[in-house]
Amino acid sequence: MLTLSTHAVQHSGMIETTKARLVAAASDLLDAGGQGAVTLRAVGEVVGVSHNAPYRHFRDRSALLAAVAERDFDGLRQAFQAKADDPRDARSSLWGAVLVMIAYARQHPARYRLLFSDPDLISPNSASVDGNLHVAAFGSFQAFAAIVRQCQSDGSLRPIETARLTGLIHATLHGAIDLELGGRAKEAKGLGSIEATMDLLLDLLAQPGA
Amino acid sequence: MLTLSTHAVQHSGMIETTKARLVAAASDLLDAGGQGAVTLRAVGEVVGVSHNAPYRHFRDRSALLAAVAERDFDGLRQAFQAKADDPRDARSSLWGAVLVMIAYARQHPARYRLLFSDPDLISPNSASVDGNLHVAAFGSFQAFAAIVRQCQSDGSLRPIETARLTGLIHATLHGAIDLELGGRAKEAKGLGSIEATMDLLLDLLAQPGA
DNA sequence: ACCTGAACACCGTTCAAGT
DNA sequence: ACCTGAACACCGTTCAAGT
Repeated sequence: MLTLSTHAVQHSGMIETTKARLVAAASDLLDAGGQGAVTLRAVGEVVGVSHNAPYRHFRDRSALLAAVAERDFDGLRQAFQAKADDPRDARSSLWGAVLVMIAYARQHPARYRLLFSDPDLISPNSASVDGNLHVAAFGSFQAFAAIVRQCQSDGSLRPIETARLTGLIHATLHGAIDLELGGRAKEAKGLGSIEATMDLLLDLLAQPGA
Repeated sequence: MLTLSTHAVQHSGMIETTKARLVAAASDLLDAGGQGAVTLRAVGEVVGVSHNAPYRHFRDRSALLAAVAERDFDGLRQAFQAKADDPRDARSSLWGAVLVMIAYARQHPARYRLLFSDPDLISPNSASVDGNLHVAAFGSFQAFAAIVRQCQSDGSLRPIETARLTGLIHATLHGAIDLELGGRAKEAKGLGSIEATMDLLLDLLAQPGA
């Protein structure tokens, strides 16, 4: 599951602009065959346009990928915010957000790596042009950080400086995910699944008194 | 620093086989321009051979990259083992090993990502042919794990199951490094440097009594 | 405003030869 | 055993047109 419900109103008129269809095609190709499969020729063929039609909508290939990333960052933010409203305690929200991230990474590994690992996504190219990407990325991070803060005022996480605490949780989660996606988890057996690693960390971060 | 002293005996006769020069050229190109710059044509030009000469020494491009990775894994293992013999306590060894990893990642980002992130390095291709890569990768991990075990018998790290504990430290270290290399650390400011994140984690992992 | 076809420079890889 | 040159299929990107 976790389709990261984009496509909010799309299925009503079934119109869907060409630009949106290009983004959807790139996203699907990413899932099917990774970065190497996202070729402008393949994207064009899926949508039914020529291989250089995307240039009418995006500056270049990396700008198209940035649009895919922006869409997913928004989806993650929504999913995190939904978890923040968990009827149970804040700790359940945090664990839920962690599971959202793990599920997204396992179901869309190439897309996960695009959002959280690819060095070309952020720095040199379309990033400055498309500031929306940064806004979306920051938004999803903020939604995650809000849950951490919730846990702290809740008393279920230690009163460390929130930014540093969020940084630690985020780094561990990303590291465990990236190692598994890269096939580095099987290297040393008994290293533990992503869930086991996060469970251990969150135990350590619990209030000593609780 | 941290040249990961390979080239053990190489500078004596200055002979250096073509195969070794191809690996060195690929490694340099990786540093200079990332994965995209490691083109068989560029590698050949640096060494002074034709663009398909590498095929006489490696099955394909990814096998050449695997050779680069194997060499670096060996270098990291040596560096970790050197830290294990730190005259001070085991905790200094661990922190030293962490700093080795951080320095290696910052000085050779593309090579770090090749070793610890690239999904194509391990799974489908030359990996099965070149079992040496797995041996080297496992060796460097084992050297790191040995230091963690040292800290536990030393009493400076909690008596959690060693594999899980090593997994947590390794995941956090990799995650913090990968986020910085990918430019994701600046996204949310105040998130803390790699060193700050590792310092926080190791504090949490210290014996409550100590 | 949006799209197409041809063309360019660049890849990894293969193959028939050369020594 | 090791290397070369030509060739193939495939890229991203550009450009002159077309509607």
